[in-house]
Amino acid sequence: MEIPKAYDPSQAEEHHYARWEASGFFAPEINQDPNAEAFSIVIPPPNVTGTLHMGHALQHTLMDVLTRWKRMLGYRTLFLVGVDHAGISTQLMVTRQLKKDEHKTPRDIGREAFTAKVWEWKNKYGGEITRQIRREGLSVDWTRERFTMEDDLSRAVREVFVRLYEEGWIYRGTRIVNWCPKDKTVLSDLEVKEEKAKEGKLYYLRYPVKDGEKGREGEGEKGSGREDENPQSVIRDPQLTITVATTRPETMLGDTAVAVNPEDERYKTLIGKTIALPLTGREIPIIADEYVESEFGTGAVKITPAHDSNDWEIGERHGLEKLIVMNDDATMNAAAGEAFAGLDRFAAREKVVEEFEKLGLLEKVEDYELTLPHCERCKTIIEPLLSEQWFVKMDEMRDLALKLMREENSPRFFPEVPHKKVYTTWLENLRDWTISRQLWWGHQIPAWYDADGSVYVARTKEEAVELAGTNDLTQDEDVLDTWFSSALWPFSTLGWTWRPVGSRQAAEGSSSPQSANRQPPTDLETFYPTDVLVTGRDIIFLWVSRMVMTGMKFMGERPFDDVIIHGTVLDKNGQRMSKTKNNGIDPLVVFEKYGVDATRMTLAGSATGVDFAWRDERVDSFRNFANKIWNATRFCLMNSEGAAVLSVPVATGSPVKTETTRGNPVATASGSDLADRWIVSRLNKTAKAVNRALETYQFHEAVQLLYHFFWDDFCDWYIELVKDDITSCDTETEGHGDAELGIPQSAIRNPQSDARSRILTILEQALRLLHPFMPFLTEELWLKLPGISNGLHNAAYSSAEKTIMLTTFPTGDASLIDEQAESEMQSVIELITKVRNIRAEMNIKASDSLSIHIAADAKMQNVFAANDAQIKKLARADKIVLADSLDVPKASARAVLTGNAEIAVPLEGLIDFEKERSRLKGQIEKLDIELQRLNGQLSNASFVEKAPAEKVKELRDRKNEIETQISTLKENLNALG
RNA sequence: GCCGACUUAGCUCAGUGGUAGAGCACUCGCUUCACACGCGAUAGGUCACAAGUUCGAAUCUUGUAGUCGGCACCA
Repeated sequence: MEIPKAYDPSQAEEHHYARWEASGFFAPEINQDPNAEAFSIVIPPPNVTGTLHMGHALQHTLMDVLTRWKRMLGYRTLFLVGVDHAGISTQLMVTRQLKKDEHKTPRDIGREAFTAKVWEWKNKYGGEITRQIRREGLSVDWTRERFTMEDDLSRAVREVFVRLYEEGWIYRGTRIVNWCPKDKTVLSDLEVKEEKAKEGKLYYLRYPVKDGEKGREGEGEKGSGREDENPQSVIRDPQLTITVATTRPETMLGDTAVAVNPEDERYKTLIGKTIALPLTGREIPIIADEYVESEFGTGAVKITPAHDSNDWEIGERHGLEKLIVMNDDATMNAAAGEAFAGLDRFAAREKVVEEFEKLGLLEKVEDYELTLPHCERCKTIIEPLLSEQWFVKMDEMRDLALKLMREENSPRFFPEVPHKKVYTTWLENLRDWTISRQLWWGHQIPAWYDADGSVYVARTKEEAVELAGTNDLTQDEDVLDTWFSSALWPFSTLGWTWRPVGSRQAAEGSSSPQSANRQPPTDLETFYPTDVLVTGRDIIFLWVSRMVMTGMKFMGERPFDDVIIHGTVLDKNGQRMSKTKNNGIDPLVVFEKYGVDATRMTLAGSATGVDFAWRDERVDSFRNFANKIWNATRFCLMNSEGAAVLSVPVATGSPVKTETTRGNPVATASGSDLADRWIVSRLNKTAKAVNRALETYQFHEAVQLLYHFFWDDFCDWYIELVKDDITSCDTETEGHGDAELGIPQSAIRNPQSDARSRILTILEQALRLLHPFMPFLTEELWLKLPGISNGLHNAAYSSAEKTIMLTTFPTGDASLIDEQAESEMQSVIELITKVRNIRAEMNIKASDSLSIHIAADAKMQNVFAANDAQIKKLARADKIVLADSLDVPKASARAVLTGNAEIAVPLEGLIDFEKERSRLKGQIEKLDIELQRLNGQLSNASFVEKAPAEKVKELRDRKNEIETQISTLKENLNALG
């Protein structure tokens, strides 16, 4: 078989995905086991306008690893995919396009034409993200792909809206909301980001008190204590004024009161008086409210109920007028007065300040650090505005989520710290959710108004007509917040309300002949609740919390058990990636350069929940790893004649020594006995550890385990140890082994094919373990292995076309973990490493052979004797002398091994005594440092007394070991003279 | 203002009461018939700082400094 020397990812990534998808491997129906447990994940639906970024790639990789792993374990697996209509961003994108192509605004063409345009756009460009998801290799079920704006999901949205309205959990009301003057829509609190203002100012404005000259008796005496530190302008002015401090002078045009703290002695006498509000000709009262902090500013606050949420609350308490002085584009309106109408809010601010200055009422302007709310999307400064909107009342919703957390610790966050606390705290302080948006792209609010303005909330217009008793209805113009539909995602996608129970449609995937009589369970029954949600921390509030609430409310059950919060991928300088900084790393470019599998390994290899700086070098090492796997397989395939992957009787993966059939080549293994037992033990240990790691979502742990098992154990040691057994020419007499051990030649197979089958079988198991992380490479290689078939599949998939993705995932068999083999192998490895060290330090050429003298106890001698050939090969020695004690010339390099064994390599004529001395000294020094620490600990009476006896014994044993080694090395050193 | 996370080898990061780990980079050697995207052998760290708990702390507690994040307030 001709196989290229280097792995070319693009070649493997080209064709497997299409076959997997076409063969229905991704659909749960591929699972033929009626008793299979379900496993489900829903994808956080990416925006239809979106393109793949590293955050997606990370999140998607983790979900796919879990899905592929569970599928291989035999679960009925659904990884549900879909996209989100992304109200604002999609509308903006299409608006931009419209302007560019036709120089028109949405208003020019009207609502209907505009939404048609968006659908057109969606159909044309919306597929980009789904193509990219395929490129990533995600094993999602495309037959169940969903879109938040499709009919079925829209129906679920209306259903939820109506039910919540009927229960009074959704209401329409007039509140101060976050208004984006550019996008001209209201936003929820979560779509507003606070940012430091570049140059904040605090303006001190004097408001004349009406009849002020007469209204100040007593004020001076009582406030005298404070006057020195904070001289009040009210005292000195001929006309009595009260000074208010504000960062937004333009809003004074909408002031309807000035408030002071009721306990503030300075102002007590002014309470109840009125102010002649400059520039407006209006008179407003001075009121007392606890909200005002006397210490802050001047202790007097201008109140603008229509343009500030705190002021609004004060306004409510005192029955103040709520005067709106701005338009929806943040220009001043007629109510602001003729001089200001039409001015932008910032121009109006300047003008107000100018006018105050002219009137001598501007006391001072101070620099002031403040943060301002910005529109998350367009960065425009948000205007708090009084507006009538739809809200979801959060009291009961919040309690559903809090109760679930308190009573069942659900959902479980991974990592739990800090997310559990952040989530809970947020819930506890939750305010009502503004759900209406002044957009056209989205779910139009299912509320209709009659001529009188009475509202009828209904699932359909027909229903509304029935309620209203008239046909003359207009539907609410607004649409719902995109997150409203996202909140229903885990159950709306599975058929909630739109797919009747027991009528699972036949169109989807399965061709399996189900019994005609039995009603199969619906998707909703099978897959809800989902098992785990994987997402970023930025949408814990926006999305996770709301899914929990709606899930509890409408399904009566949590939407998922676990929530994995992954970290953020930062650029190489540790900065967040952003469009404005243009420091994003395009996953598709990385795929192109290193391959999808290497990228997936890199992403999965970062610790769960921890941010990490992206480094191409990291992918490099996994690209190299992929190449290593490729070449290890290439090597096995080059030496695979007469061999085949063995179908392992134990599902958990135990290719060797299973005592099944007598003819089983694995069971009759000879020759490389220790190496075989060792690699099987390592394989099973690794499999166990990988499963354990995945169960707790320690993806990076699994990646490390697999990397080291494959590279270190399998490639560096196992392949090298058995190389001679599998590469010797077929025609030659087979090497050491069977003849000596008396295995009859008649035993059908020859030892070489057996060895070849063994390594192929180990390799095949390793590929299975790697598959969830590296799907393309492992499939590409697996299909090339001799002897593979769908007979290796998990029983649930036995009739499916052969693929590694349906084989059984090795879980590790404890009975095949062989500690003795591992420790014996450790001795062999130590021996070889020490000899190699001598060779390297003494500059012995690779081509120069040497002999190794070993003094060891009988047990270890046996181990070395049994692996004589491998030791010779890997240490490049031509002779091994085993004895109870060393008898070698002075001109030898020496070393000690664990277990009181010693080795010496005679180097007649090659030895550099000075070098050997320093080499030995170096080793002694290292051991001595450890010995001193051990002595320190063991001479500490309280340690010996209080530490567990086991621990003390461990240290004593280690101390003895080191002492022996040191004394041996010292003897050797002295012997050198 | 409140809450939280992080600070470990040159770099990027694991580890989390009992002898400090990986990958990359560095040093030395190797055209060893799977792989130079390789093989072999080294070197490199008072685990931010200080105090405490403990027989024992990188790991637990408290404090300090630096970095980053979330939330709230902002007249």
